[in-house]
Amino acid sequence: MPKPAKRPIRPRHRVESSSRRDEIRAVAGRVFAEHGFAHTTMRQVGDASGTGAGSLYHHFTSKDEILLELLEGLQRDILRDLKVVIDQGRDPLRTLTAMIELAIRYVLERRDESQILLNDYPYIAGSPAFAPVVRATDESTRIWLGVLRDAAEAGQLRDGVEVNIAFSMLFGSIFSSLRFYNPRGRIKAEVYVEKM
Amino acid sequence: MPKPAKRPIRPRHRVESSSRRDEIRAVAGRVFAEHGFAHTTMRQVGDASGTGAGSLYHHFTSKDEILLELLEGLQRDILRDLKVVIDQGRDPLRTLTAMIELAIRYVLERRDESQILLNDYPYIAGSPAFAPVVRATDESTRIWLGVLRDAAEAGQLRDGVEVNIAFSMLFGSIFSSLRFYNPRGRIKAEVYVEKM
DNA sequence: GTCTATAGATTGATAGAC
DNA sequence: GTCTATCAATCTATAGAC
Repeated sequence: MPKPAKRPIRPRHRVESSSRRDEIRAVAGRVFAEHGFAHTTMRQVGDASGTGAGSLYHHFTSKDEILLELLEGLQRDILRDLKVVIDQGRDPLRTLTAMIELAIRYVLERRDESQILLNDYPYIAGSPAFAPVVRATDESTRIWLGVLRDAAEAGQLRDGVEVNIAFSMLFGSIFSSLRFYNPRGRIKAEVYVEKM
Repeated sequence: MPKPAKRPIRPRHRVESSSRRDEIRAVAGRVFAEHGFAHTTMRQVGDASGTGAGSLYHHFTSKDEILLELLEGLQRDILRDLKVVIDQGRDPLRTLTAMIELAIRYVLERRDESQILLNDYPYIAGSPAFAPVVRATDESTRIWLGVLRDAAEAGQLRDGVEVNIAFSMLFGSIFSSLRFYNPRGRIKAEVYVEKM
């Protein structure tokens, strides 16, 4: 089957660049998410991209490079949007709610990258090549914990809530939708936020 | 370094059986959980077990067999305990609370197996050899959803709660402790249950 | 029950033709 | 930019000595 014309949202200028590269990366992300990074072969990625395995190395220097770009892309965007939310300077609880909505949107809209980050984290954390990814994850965590702490100090959280545990449960809840959420549901996001 | 004398809790009779086999399986579980199943080589398992890679095949016929036994063991125990809780016939909310406590205990006490099930699920679900594991997971899910439904019908849950989403968040919360819980914390379990 | 050596298969990555 | 062929490394699993 011919590629489903996955045109970028904002073509503006820059229709050039390496659209083929982007496409291969996205396809690889889908396969990585489905079978797990380690169990995915470059042949599978090639097949899914409609090209030979060897041809992939014209675009990427290694399998790890594809993974790295996928994860860095996700985290770059998350951190950018996260800072926008923070900088609006609303009270902690409102900020927190906005952050939760943001996180849910990311997990659902960028399912593949999120799933890879979740499932293959042991490998990522253990490989020096992915240090930037781990650092970005840590920075995200720091931001979340900071807002949670602010909300707790402002008395906007239930009494006796421990921020580390709250954060853990929050993220667990959000990420779990990857496993259990069948992309047919409707309201989802609203229900999630309501829970908080 | 010599092995740290990981004696079984209840030696009773049955000091025989295949304690070496059990030990290797447990060690493999630790390594699988830490590095991910696919990225773990039999050589690593051998090293961690204090034996050569080839010797492992005197105890197990394949790498997959070790994984299968780890997961089946976990789920057999979970389902057994789950049914005990159910059969006590308490009202849905109490049953649910007991199930949550049970799940938390399992995740914390059998960290390795839980982590493997979480991280390598894409591979497990995709390989026919692990069909029993998938079936057991489905059965667990069915039980959880049933109790949640009962609780909802009995008006013991907050209004408008969708059981599928509640289940997803519940499990996400519980499993997330694997990633964020540093085995130094104290109260943990109580705080978790309190949240429900 | 563990060792060493190695078979057999797969994989990530390279090279050169087109 | 893709193809085919292939290398080199690695891994699971086997075989036989001890």
